[in-house]
Amino acid sequence: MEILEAAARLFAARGFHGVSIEDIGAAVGTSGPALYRHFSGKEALLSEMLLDISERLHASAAARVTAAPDAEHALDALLTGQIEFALGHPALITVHDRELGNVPEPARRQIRRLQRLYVEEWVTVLSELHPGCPPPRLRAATHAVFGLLNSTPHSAGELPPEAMAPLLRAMARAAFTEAGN
Amino acid sequence: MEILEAAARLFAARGFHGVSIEDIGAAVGTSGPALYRHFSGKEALLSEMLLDISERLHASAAARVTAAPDAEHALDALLTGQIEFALGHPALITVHDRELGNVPEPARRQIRRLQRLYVEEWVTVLSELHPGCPPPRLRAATHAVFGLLNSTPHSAGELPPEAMAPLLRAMARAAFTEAGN
DNA sequence: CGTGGATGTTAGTCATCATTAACGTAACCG
DNA sequence: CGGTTACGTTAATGATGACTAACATCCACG
Repeated sequence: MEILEAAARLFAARGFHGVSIEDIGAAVGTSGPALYRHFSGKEALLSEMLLDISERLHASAAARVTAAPDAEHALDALLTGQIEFALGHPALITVHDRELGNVPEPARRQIRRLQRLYVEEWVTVLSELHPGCPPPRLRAATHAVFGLLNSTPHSAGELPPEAMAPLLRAMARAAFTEAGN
Repeated sequence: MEILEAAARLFAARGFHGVSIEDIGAAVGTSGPALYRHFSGKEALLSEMLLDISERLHASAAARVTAAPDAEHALDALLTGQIEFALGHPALITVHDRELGNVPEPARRQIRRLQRLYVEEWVTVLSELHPGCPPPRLRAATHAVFGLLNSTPHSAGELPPEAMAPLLRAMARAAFTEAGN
């Protein structure tokens, strides 16, 4: 949806409470209250947005892992997916890890669940690659690598995406390898 | 200042616009407008907060680098400083890389300047360690490692700080080494 | 044709704030 | 003591903003 794209850009730039319904309307060429024909309210819009992102990330990860022949390739595929997403949709990534606190309770739990499942895809693969490494350590390492990969919005423009993607991948792999010891 | 600490916690949790002056007052035991005896306004409070953080980070980095005998130790010292800060003041870290957009223009430029200087401390050290590696690549790698180190607020509770600190350090070093190729 | 549903528009309404005013109080200093 | 300074308090005040109402339009389908 075009509305969600525009809202994501605005939320990423100024934060959920820093953006008005009128702002979002203006960004899609309509004015303000027209959005209530599509969303029941501002919080519902945010809920739908985060739910959509979480679902896409988790579904893509699950598909990639089951399609991979072994853990080594699975990790590569996970990295590819996350890097593509981070480079292709920086606003969505930004909102995804900043605005969960503003989602009201029914949806909040669901989003957390999907995020947890996403992390567990990574941890499962890593466990196979580094048996004997305690899962909490792998979980912490996974979060750290997410932070590394999602740094993209901050370093915008330092490198072209064609150079950024392999750099991020190499750094992430090295970091994981080191974390496995 | 106790006010800045409380405000940082609130801003980190709900975002600048999600926190009212009254909220901050309540968090320090006074009520609302009393804060105007200490700050000229909400934006000024944020400005002072980010300026203070940027100054501390930059000053600490500069001191550590000049005290180090060589680039190898300098990088270690930089990592130590950033990890201590990230683990010790997660709210400050969070606000520092989320809320720059809400700082009004006089202070904004100054904060950006300090942040740039901070990054350049890292890039200078890394350049010495990896001569021949183009600075934009080192800058991008530095931002990526900041993302890795600052992931702490997300993985809160996965590992105790005594385990988290060496893990982050090892991952960051490995990532930098890989980026240097 | 015409009628209903989807989608917009503009003008309220009602809260929530940031900020200021007007007014204490208590310590400190001459 | 008299008065200034530092710091709080509780009422305005004035914007801004989410959401609703009342009122078009337009298009599909009978």
